[in-house]
Amino acid sequence: MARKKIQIKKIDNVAARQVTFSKRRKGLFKKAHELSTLCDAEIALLVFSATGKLFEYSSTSTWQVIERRNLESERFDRLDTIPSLELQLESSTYAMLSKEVAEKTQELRQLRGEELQGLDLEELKHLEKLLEGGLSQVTKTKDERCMKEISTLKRKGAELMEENQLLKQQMENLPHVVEAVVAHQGQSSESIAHVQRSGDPPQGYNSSDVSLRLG
Amino acid sequence: MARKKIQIKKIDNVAARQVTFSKRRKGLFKKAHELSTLCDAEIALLVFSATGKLFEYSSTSTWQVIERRNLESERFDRLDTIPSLELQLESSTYAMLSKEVAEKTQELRQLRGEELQGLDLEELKHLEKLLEGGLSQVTKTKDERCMKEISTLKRKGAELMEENQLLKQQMENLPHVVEAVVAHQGQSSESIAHVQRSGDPPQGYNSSDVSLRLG
DNA sequence: AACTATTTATAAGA
DNA sequence: TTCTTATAAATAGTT
Repeated sequence: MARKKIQIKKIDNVAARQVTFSKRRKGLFKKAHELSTLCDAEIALLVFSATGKLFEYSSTSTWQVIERRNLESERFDRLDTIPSLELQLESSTYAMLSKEVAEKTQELRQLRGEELQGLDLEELKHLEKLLEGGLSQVTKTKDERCMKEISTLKRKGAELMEENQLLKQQMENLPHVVEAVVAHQGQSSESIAHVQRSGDPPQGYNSSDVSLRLG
Repeated sequence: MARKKIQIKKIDNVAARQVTFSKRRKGLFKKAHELSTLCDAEIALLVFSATGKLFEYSSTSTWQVIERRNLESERFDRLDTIPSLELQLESSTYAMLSKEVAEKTQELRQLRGEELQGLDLEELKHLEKLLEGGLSQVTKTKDERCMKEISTLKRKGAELMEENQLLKQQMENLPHVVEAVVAHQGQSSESIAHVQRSGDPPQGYNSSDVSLRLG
């Protein structure tokens, strides 16, 4: 629906098909989310790409929606038999698990700032505190990670500069070395290589206070 | 998306919500169908309206897509027996539920700022954005709730002051009323009470622009 | 990944 | 509800 109108049929070009898939999948998920929010609908959307990759969206939890559908569409005919203890236990585990999923889903939604209408002032204040705490931790961790990455890069840069300096010196010294070698006797190239390497810096060098300047 | 831009939040007006639900549901189903046709995707879309009615679309069959998802998300460790279809479904549901609980638990912990060591810089940035969004929504909702409570209290206070004024006036008038009653004839206290009440203000009075000052 | 000319979806009004 | 229409949003083809 843009530069040209297209026919709704399989796109032949594979690359174009993948691009369209990404774009439209994003659009579809957005629309699904909007519908669920605007109209208080419970939605599950499963999309398998042509390559077999699964993408899913759900307003609450995919499992919850599927279960609700199953309940909707099936009528248990276990009316005349007493379920075994095993089945009772299974169904209670099942009920517990599904309750847990529902609770956590709700909690996650509230942390994302959705579904707040049912909360009173005290609960909102508590939620705010929780989010402030989480945010400050996350920001702190992120900043630490950032600084660490920066200092690692600086160190590596400094090491590279150091190495470059040495290589340059060795390049300058090369004529003298060759001269000396020639003056004394013919020697193997292996030995020359050894001479060249003798000026390497000790490993483990660590100068994070040395600045790296690029460009 | 038309005459006006709307906010993506629950539509308060029930009729409008239902109209929007119908329109957007149709649009969403169309988009889902287009995606499946254009890009050869397998799609299942389940929508429960706020009133509990189920609408579903699927490019092939909803059941097929759901089953494919179940297979995708779990690795059966079938030992030496082939379980019945019923048990397969049960165990797959169980696995799904446990997985979902585990994922949500982890997500909640990360939103609380715990267990962040496994995340990279990008993930941390995403988490931070999410928390900022949630926090701003929660703070906004809390502040609205606060202001609403304040204005309700002001209104109630204004009403009480109004009532107090009337009562005071009636107190002042009391001697005259008694005088008048005495002047005409002896009457029952019940009738006097009736006279006193005759000056009450109409109920439902609403003057939120009247300020309340306490202390 | 961006951009933008078009097409499509849809909010409000009738 | 259904139709209309002005406007917002999505997106096909391009860069």
